[in-house]
Amino acid sequence: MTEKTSTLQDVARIAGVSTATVSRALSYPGMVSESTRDRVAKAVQASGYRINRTARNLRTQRAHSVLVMLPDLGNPFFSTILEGISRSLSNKGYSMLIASTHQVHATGERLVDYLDDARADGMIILDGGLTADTVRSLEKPPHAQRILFACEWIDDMDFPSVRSENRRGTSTAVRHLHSLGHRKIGHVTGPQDNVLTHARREAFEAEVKSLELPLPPEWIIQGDFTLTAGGLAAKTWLALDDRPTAVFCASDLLAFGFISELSRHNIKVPDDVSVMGFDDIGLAEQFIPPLTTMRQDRLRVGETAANMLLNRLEGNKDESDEHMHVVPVSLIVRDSTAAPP
Amino acid sequence: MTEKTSTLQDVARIAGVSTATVSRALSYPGMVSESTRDRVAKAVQASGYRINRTARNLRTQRAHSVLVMLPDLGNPFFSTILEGISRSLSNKGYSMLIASTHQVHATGERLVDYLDDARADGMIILDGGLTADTVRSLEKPPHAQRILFACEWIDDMDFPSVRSENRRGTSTAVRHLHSLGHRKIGHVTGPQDNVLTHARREAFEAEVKSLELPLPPEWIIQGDFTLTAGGLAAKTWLALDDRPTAVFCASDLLAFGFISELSRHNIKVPDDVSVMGFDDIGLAEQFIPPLTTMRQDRLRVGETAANMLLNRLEGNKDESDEHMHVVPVSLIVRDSTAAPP
DNA sequence: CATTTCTATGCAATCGATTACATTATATGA
DNA sequence: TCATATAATGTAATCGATTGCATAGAAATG
Repeated sequence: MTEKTSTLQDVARIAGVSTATVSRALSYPGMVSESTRDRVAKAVQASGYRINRTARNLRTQRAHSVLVMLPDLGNPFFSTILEGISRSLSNKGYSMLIASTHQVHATGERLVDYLDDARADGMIILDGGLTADTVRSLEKPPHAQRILFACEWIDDMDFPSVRSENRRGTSTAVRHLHSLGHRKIGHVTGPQDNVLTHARREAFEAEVKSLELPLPPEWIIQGDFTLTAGGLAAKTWLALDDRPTAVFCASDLLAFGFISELSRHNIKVPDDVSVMGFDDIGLAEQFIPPLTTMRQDRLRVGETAANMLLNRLEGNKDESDEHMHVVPVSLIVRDSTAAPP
Repeated sequence: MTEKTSTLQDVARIAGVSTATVSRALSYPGMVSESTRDRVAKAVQASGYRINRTARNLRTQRAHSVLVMLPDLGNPFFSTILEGISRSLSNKGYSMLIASTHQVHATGERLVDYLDDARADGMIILDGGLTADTVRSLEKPPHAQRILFACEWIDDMDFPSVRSENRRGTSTAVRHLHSLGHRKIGHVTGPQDNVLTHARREAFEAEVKSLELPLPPEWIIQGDFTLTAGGLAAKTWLALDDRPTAVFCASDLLAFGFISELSRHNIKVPDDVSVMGFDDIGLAEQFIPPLTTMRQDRLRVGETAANMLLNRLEGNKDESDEHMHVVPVSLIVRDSTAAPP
């Protein structure tokens, strides 16, 4: 019935040493003699001592936790990234706090509060669409050093970041379609004002241009990363006089929605049109048809993000101190792409 | 350039009162006179004071945070529940810590450490499959009061819990199929040794029995909540001599996998066989065909879980103090079920 | 007017760790 | 052998809030 957990004092008393010695025995074993090390170890064992992290945090002025900020917790795209972040953090004894942008907004909290009130040492932001106000408060010196963007980022600001190879991924996708024989390639974009949308769209246009393919403006269809938008895009595609024979979607969900809607109209993928996604989420492999897509290594994005942030927080300049880390993407060819009809 | 955030002392100095008064002005405004309340408010404003939660937590012996324990962060099923939990917590000024069972296991941490080392005041566990060791450490008095299970639970133990109506949901599903005219109904289960698997399977058998339908053992196919298992189950179904005309799957993912595999074999849903899921995850509506399923209100499960736990932690006996809260599920009829061929 | 109650505030201890500095014991070197 | 460097430990301040107790002044009571 250990009603109250025991403290350093208890351990010190049992071991017959001072609290300072116990603290050192635990944190810097090399600083104490072997015999006291043993005695302390036994005392810890006997008392079931667990360090009180709150006390440690207060004294050391660290929270030993990192806040992860997402646009929307309900979106499954982020869960694997979280898994990666969580792994790296817990390896180094950090806890992971989670909050969502629109929730913070709703409760009137400011994002920097997490830093200012010592709840978190740093934060990983997965949302490039922060309000201008928020961004302004983040740029200021005491905060800027503690922030890292992952997946998304903010143009014209140089917060450190981890991202996938959006440009190379996009051009790889276009070249894949081209190599299958497609000469009329369309694109369904992400939401307006999103950095990923821009990056992929620009890369798409550049690659199409360099392959000297035609690109009438109506072959670029505005979407927003969701299933629903994919369905709408399919309707737009159906209404075209001159339809692309292949479509590169900016996300897998878009591609799913696109294909689903087409199948309602009895149009077959890949027989009638080839469709590609971006992300390689879990369902892509099981979808009908299994989806050709660009795989983002979300686990690695997460792990890298956490490691980079921790290195900065702990001032490990030695570790390869990049400002922007780009994680490779890879082409996963499945059955949703084929030669044009 | 607020290099260092200011403390209570700073505010006290500016306002010309003691730190005790400042603390009271902020926490119990009614205890101080109006004039000091104003002076303190101005001083807070002027200094940009933010409370240091670590210090407060140490003094008050609370962490003001709750740990949420999931089996696997990568599983999108949980994200909406997290959203719900997070909402309730942040409304009451708590932070949400996240960890996954298999990760805690991997790092050699014990689950109770989070409680013992004062990182969290309580925890919400979404994983009924904890190791016996873990459970044993959780039952002990100082911990048991701080734990709540959501979605899943552990049989024969009476931790407080929030769950969906698994039994009623299952019998509703079976009756839906029955009312369409099906008399041969099969079931694809969740993973072995899972409480939800048992609850739904038992309810399934009971309902089938009460409707006096046949149920040869091979109509119950072992699965595990995943897409892949759904595909395998479809193969099993295909190999049956006498096939059920309707199949109730224990999760939506199972149903997706099941339907996908069937369509590879040119078997149409719902024309050739009706298929139901359980959960109503985001994709269910967009799937082809849109999936008939039992909707779990995951947001509400999450919110309720957080509220119940907080009430217990804060000792609000007054609030309707149930031990087990059951959240209703609802039948969502879409296009994957129809009359038997 | 004297006494009691109430209100608003201050003083200082406290939560449980870490760590600068002081101190003692031991080893090293001349 | 004595001075000095080194190793091991202890003492006590510290992090930044909260809160029990004490107190001064105002208000209420007789």
